[in-house]
Amino acid sequence: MATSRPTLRDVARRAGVNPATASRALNPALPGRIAAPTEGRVREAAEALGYRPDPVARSLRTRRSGFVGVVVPDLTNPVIPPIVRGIEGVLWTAGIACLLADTDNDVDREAALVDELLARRCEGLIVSTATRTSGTVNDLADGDVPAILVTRNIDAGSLPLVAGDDAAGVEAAVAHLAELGHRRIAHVTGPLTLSTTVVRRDAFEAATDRLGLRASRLLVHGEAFTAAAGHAAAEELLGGGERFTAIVAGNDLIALGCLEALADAGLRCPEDISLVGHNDTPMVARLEPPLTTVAIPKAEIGARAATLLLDGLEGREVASGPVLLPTELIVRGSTAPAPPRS
Amino acid sequence: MATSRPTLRDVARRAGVNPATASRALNPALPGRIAAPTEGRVREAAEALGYRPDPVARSLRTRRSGFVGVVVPDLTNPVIPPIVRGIEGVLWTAGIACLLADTDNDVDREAALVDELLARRCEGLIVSTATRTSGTVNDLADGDVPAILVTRNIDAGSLPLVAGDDAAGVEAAVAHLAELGHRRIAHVTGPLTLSTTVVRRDAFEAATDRLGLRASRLLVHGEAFTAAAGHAAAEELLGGGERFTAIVAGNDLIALGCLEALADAGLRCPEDISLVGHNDTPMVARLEPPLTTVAIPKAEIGARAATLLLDGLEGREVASGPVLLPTELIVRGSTAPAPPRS
DNA sequence: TTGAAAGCGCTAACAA
DNA sequence: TTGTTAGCGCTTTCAA
Repeated sequence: MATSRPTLRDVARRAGVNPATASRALNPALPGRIAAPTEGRVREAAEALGYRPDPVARSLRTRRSGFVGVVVPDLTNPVIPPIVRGIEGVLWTAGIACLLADTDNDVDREAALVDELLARRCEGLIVSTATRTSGTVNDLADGDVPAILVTRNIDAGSLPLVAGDDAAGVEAAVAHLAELGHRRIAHVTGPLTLSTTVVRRDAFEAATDRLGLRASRLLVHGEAFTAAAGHAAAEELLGGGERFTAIVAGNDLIALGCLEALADAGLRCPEDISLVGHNDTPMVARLEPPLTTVAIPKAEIGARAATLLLDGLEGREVASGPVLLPTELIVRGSTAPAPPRS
Repeated sequence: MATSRPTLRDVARRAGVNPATASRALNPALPGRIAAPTEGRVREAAEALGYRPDPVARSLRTRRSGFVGVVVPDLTNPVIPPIVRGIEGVLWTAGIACLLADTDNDVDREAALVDELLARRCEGLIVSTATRTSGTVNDLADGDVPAILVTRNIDAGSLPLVAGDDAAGVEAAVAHLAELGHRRIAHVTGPLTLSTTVVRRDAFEAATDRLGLRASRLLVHGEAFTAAAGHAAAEELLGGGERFTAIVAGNDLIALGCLEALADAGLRCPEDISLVGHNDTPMVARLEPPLTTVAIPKAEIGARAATLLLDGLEGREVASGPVLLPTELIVRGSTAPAPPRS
């Protein structure tokens, strides 16, 4: 049975001072200089009792808390953990704890968790939203807690965003395929509820347009950023009867599902169909075939978002335009010259 | 500028009652039945004002909080997110929010984060510890907050644990290899600071002993549960000059590193060396070769831990012995008959 | 430089 | 059934 923690009162009593004095002694930032010997006595008493300030009481009084909330849509999407890592590294170094919440791509859960975090006086929020139309997230722009978006934007676009330059990545992917002689390139998107899907799709359409390769029948949507959704969408594409020799997938998970669907249909990758993923998620380099993919700088995205948040926390102005970090097309084994038209 | 939230006082004033009455009206569990019309007026007022109770103030008063803390060692280890998912599913259904903390396998960070969570009055804790000797975690057994361990145990063993039956899995792996004719089987462990490493290693030694295949020179340790550590350890093994035809890896990440090291050394898997992983992490089925591995029921481990925690939260006795859920050897392409002795 | 008093928003104990 | 009072542990006036 843990006996209850000592309070500031206990410390003050032991040091023979008023609780307010003890508070000031322990918290040098507070107004009212404290005499060195007094401070010494208080610190000693605190040490002796193993005093730890109660953050709940402190929060109630000060309306601050010393932690920031990080809200993510899906921990099992392998692109997320490395981003979180980037965030945590910067914030931990700055002496700030992160509490994470996973929304499972569910707007209600997102609303509840953001509310929970806010109600607990988190001092800042880094959010990768469940959908681009999230009202909860949009309202953050008017709140009094700094908030930064990562990877996924909202339509209103009123909050700072840090993401990879996906459009450039997709353009590079399409250019790469075109150079390999592909003329019929399909796109299997992620869910339309996400800004990443829209950005990548628009970039895909712009790039294919520019090269005169646009074919609207070769655009199919995945229901989610999962292999299962990619599988289903690829089946739809294959069943559509439209010929194609390459797929640009909405992300690596979708690509994985496409790979399965191709195998199911007796098609080889890359001999029959080339495939490009997005994100360069851990392990895709070791798939069979190794996946060509658009790498986004995951840790840097997280770190940059955390740095921006730190600016906000310290009252500095946060540049509000989106920060797009460079992406890179990593060419591996899943793309090859287009097969000769048989 | 968000104007500050309405307080219970505001609600009470609007409903023409005392704050305490308003509190009781909004919180049916509290003692003191409330007259229906009063309750109606209060609810109406709360609704009209958009009142949301302040969890910080409530926590200060009640020493409860309505959330539980989940502490994980490494979000980028792919075995972790599915477990967290299992936890969240059960808890969310029970109306309890989870706040996650990632310790990066660092005991200091673990201590700080557990303390943070506890200080914020989290009502329960599910922990996958950074090391099996964590004092912070061990102390949880004497605390007044129920705590459940997942996957990783501590030496003291004084807390309930939910994990896969790794020993049975490793035994099955060794038996499988022996049946394939392997006589010289190596083991590349994870870091010795983790209980999972110890359990798997002991099971490996017991199994090889039983079959008369024990060879202590074929045991090497990885520094961490990462591909890089697996790579380094496998190189050490290969450099040791001891002949072997199979490797049982401490987990899938270690196995991935082994695979790379084998390829670097010009050895083929499974033709020259068979390889078994552990955990059946997402995507290992699509590696080249597809990885034979011991599957642990990740979501169930999480769900079961959450269920046990719920027992603890509701004051029921929590069975204290470890709960070991069944594992299964999934045979894929990375294991094959031992090559003939040349 | 320090102490006294008040109060953050809520709920528990006690009275009415 | 409801109101009154007090207090969770801290920090912040204000006064000394």
